[in-house]
Amino acid sequence: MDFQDFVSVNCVIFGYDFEKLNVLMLDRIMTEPASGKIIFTDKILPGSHVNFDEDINSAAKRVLFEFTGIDNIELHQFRTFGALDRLNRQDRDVLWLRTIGQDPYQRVVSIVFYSLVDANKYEWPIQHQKEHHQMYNPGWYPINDLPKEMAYDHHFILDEALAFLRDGVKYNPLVFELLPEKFSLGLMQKIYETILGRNFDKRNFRRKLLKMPFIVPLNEKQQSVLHKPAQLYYFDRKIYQQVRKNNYDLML
Amino acid sequence: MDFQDFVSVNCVIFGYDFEKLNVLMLDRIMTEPASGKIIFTDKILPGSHVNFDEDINSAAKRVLFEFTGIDNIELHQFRTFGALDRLNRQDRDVLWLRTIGQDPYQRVVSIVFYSLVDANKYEWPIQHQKEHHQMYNPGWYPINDLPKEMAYDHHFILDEALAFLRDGVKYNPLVFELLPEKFSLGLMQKIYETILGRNFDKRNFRRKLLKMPFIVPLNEKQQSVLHKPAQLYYFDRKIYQQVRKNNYDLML
DNA sequence: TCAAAAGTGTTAACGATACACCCATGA
DNA sequence: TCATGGGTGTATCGTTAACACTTTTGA
Repeated sequence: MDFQDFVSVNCVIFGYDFEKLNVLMLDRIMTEPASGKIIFTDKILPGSHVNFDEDINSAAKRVLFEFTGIDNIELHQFRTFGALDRLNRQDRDVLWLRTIGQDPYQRVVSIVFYSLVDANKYEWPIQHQKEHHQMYNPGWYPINDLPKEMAYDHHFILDEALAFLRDGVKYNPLVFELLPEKFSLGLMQKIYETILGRNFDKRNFRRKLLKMPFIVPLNEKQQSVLHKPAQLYYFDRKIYQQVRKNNYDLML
Repeated sequence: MDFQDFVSVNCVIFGYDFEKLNVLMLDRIMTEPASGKIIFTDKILPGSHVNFDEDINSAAKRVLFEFTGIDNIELHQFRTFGALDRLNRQDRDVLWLRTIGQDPYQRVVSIVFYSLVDANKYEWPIQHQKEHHQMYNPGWYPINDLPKEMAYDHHFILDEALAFLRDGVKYNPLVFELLPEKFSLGLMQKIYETILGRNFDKRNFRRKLLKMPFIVPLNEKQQSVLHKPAQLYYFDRKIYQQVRKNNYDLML
């Protein structure tokens, strides 16, 4: 028994596809060892154990990369889940853990991270995704139509993470991780509307954003769109940091 | 090596004493094993390992009780600290861990909880505090005049927890854990001023609070105070829950 | 009668909301 | 010329912020 056996990380990756909000999940496929016949399948959040010699952040990044090929994104720590029975509430989980050679009654504490990304950037399989993880078949599942069957306490974790995201997105610059370099205010509005599940008045929304000094207009407009081309803006991280240091409020 | 060796909890207990904001810390006293001569002393946050058969919450409560005698308070999970070198950045820590028979290069992830309490309720030693922990000598240390020498990454944890408290106190009903059953608005104002480190205009502050439906006036006033006795109020948890469910904003 | 905190009202500036029409583009 | 999303102004309302004096009590 070693450090790796007791501490794990999970990643809740929210992906916005310019239409709806999704979450990234993998397939968990339980097969009969002899015949290969499928006993059950359900969905599972990317996650794995933390190595002895890595920070928990690095572990989260590594695990996400190994399972999905997603690289170079910001992961934010969200919460740690450590209920006694979190791995053995369902028969499926007990069976699964026994089969992969783990004790279902072993304690595992999981540190959960989350992120918000552009779902369209990732279509699986991603090239450099490690071979043996391809079977996990990463995919986007819409928040409004989630798979019913999930491993362990992952449905609970996901629900909590979603609430956290919805709150966080109002006070933190999370959407800029998702927006392209150059974006229109209309796009930004659509993103907020999707994530928060409510609509904003266009004029009021723009007024508000335009007052934020870190949303800076470019000398550039949209090209070859079949409507009036929109003014493009960028997010100035330096100005944001400064404003944040002094002010400490802001955002919607 | 077992679960207990890898996962720990720490508690950052903020105590308001109606004058200033304090944090609860213990003495860490390193003595020469033979002579008993003191090699160094510094301060440490209450913390210990999580037992195999307890939830992380319960572990935090147990640990706090064992070290300080504090019982029956709300502990809120704050963040998990898992940097590789968090236990061996200072010579003191390495020496200490070796002496108590632990490997300074062992990984330990710590789940940190925090709370806000009335410091005057606790004066040490508390009766039912376990015998062998008395040597840790729990005490309140003012936030504005902290001990310089702290164990491990505890100064860092404390700083982060303080920022978290200051933010959280604006959106969560944390101050009601601290306020007596029946309180005046003047007291509430003093508490917010102390925690946030800035002053409010009395009239504006009261107007704001009085609009909150869960702050309910009693048929009762202060007694035998040497000034005009204040109207007393109580915090109605039920109304609060309901308002929160619908509204999801509020507080200062 | 004094000290100490309680309690109170108004104004001005700002932010939030509600609402409807014209504009530029490519197909 | 049409469909599409971009872009704009104003009025109302509620919230915030600034400000000074009177009241009640016990000592």
